Amino acid sequence: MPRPKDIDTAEGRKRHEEKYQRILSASMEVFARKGFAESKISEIAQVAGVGDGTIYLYFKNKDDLLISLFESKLEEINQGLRESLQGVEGPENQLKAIIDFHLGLAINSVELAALVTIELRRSQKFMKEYAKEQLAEFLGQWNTVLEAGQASGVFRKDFSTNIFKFIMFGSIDHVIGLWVSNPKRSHEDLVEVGRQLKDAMMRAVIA
Amino acid sequence: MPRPKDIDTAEGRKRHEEKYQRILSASMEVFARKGFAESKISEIAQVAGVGDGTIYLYFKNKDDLLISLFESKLEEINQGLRESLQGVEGPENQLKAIIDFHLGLAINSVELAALVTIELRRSQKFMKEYAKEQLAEFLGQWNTVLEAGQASGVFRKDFSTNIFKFIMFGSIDHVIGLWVSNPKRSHEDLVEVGRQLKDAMMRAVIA
Amino acid sequence: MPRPKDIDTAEGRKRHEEKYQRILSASMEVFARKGFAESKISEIAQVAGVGDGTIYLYFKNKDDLLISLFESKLEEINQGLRESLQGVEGPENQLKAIIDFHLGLAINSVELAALVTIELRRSQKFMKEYAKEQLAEFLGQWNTVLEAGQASGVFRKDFSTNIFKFIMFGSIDHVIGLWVSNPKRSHEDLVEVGRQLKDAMMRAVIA
Amino acid sequence: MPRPKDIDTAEGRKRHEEKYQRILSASMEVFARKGFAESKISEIAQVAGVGDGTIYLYFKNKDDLLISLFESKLEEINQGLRESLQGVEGPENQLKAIIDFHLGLAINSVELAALVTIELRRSQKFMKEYAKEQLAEFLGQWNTVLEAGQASGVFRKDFSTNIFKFIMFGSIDHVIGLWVSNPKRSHEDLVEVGRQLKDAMMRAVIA
DNA sequence: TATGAATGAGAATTCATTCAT
DNA sequence: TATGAATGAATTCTCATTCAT
Repeated sequence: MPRPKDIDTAEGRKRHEEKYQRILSASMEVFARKGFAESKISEIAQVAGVGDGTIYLYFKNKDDLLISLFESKLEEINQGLRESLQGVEGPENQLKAIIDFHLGLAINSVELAALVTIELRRSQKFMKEYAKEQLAEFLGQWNTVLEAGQASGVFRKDFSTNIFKFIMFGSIDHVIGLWVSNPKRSHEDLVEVGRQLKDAMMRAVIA
Repeated sequence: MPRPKDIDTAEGRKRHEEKYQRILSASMEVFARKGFAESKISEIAQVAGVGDGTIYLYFKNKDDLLISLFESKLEEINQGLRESLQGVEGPENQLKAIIDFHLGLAINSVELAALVTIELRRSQKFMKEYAKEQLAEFLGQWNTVLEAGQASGVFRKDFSTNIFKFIMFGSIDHVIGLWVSNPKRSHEDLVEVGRQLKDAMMRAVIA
Repeated sequence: MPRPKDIDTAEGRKRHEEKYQRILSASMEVFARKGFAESKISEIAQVAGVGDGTIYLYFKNKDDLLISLFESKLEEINQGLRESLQGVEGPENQLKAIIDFHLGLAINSVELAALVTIELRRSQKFMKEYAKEQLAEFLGQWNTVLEAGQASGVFRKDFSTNIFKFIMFGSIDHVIGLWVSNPKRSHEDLVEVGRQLKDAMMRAVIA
Repeated sequence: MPRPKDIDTAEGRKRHEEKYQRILSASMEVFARKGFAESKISEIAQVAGVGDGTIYLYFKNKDDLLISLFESKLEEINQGLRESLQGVEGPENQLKAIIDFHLGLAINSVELAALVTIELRRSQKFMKEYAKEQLAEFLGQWNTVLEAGQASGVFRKDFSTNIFKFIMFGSIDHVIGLWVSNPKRSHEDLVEVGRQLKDAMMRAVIA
């Protein structure tokens, strides 16, 4: 949500929306490359091709930039996951689709993966105030799938979907984190990891 | 390894060892509470009851403090895990013991768990240069158990122990991270989580 | 060379040039008064009427400030000497003009003299990396005069102009140094010293 | 003048005198190598083979160390010059002997020369409070020779011995300074410089 | 007397944020 | 609205000096 005042004129909106996105995207690049603490506002501004001060027209401060970035990305992600699950039949395939989607995120944008798996945890304030609700929506979709599986009898009923989604998230997140921070990473590695992940998770839940 | 020169006299060693530990333990408290970036050397010094400069007699700089802290803790942890596995019979029980031990760490020291799950990931430099080898020893013990299970036919042979240990680590680590950052956490929660974790992991590997 | 980015706009240049000079001139005052090591950036900033951080927009660090100051002054000096020698006829008069010019520097700016004679020698790095080349240009003009004197037969030929210029520089520099650090110094003193210097140097070189 | 209390027992005196000298000589080495500001008390202590604190039993503080060093060296130098002049006949030869002695100091101890020509000027406090009187005694011997030369009619009478000794000192000191800071220096260079120096100075004063 | 660990004042430098243009 | 120069608070680290042993 861009701040500038001429937001309510048509071009104003477009112009600002574009600059807003440019800053967001520059900050993703820089945060992913350097980490939050080592990222300088002036570098982000330079990458975005705007003045340092301009960033403060669009974001309250450096923290707000990270939060906004994360919110915006999670929005995309939630949307993407929803689309990915559409047309997939059966809890088993849906669970696999979830894992594939998640690994796909990392393949499509190492930066995003690095940001989410590494930088998101940086600040407790963050984890506590933002991550939980934002992830809630994301994980809500997992819950739905798990519950549907239990309801349909495909998945065993004696586990907490609530707990299991974190188990699953943790394992996926961790292997992505390792993959991202491995300079010699290849797509094939991640595909193999995905196979094993899906296998393990499926065996863990299947009735 | 304390730096001061009189380290090789008997009292010197004791005195310095004690101060070294005091600083280490103060830094654990502060890092866990504030996170690395937000921790100030002067606060650590105050908590340790020493002068700011004293810290630099024992540690090269703030980074070295974190590294040393982590190394020292991981040493303890590796030792603890080794002991925990002794006398436990069978791969199944050993795998469960691993999970119990890991969760036990969090129960025994929320600070340590917070440090490891949150702060350790702070810096890429860190993850790459230190965490990997240190964790390698830790995870090596997991490998041993998993391989023994495969060899004995108790665990299925068609999964990579190498990948599976990261799946398992990620899931445990993640639930601990959530538990740690939950102000309303209770032991019972973690016990229940442990039950489900062990159940899920066991189903994932059992032949 | 000011660093700020808007240096290439007309007002930008003027504004920055002015601030750059203000800092340079403040640092001359403070360096001369306290010596380099005892000079604090914050005092220089205060004298210049800028914030501490502003100095770092214009200079890389404290050392760079000293170097830049010296370079800028030596540029002026070289230019001044060149002008002083123009229109002076004959090697004898030119040699005297050199001495007068040098003493004139001290009379016109005790600060500059103090800086050059005392602080310049502070750091070996400095002497080696900067002073030599910068002074080379300065002393090059001396060489020219001495060689012309030898060529014209006015000065004796059996001395090395290269060595003599250092003899001459050393003696002038030293008496200025003493004069500068003498709180009871008067112009008259330096005039008398100049007379004797010119006399001695002339006798030393004349054929 | 060593401080320790058992100074009045025979061995006490000897032991302390020895340690005092060891510290002095260590400080000369370190000051000459690093310069005053960059020299650390603990490095001097290490070179001297004593504890850091021990230095403070013998010297009031770091400044006192430099002052004491300088005083002690100047004492040696004054003594040496006195001896060098003994048995030299005639003001001309004595003046040459002064120059040779001075250059000899540099040849015999580059460290001493570096200390005197470079570090002595470091602090105005020094130059003003100490250098002047200490050098006074040293230069007093020069005065004597110059005055004797004037009295005997060998040197012209129309110059101030007072001023001339500084001219002479400055020139010698400067060429030594250059020689000392030239890593490729050779004895031959200095001999040639000495020849030219003596020639120039002699022509400047001779009747 | 000798030691060297402990101290903490002090200083350079960085960088998020502001604000005049 | 956009800029980027200016700011100064804040923090790490150094090192002369002290003092308990």
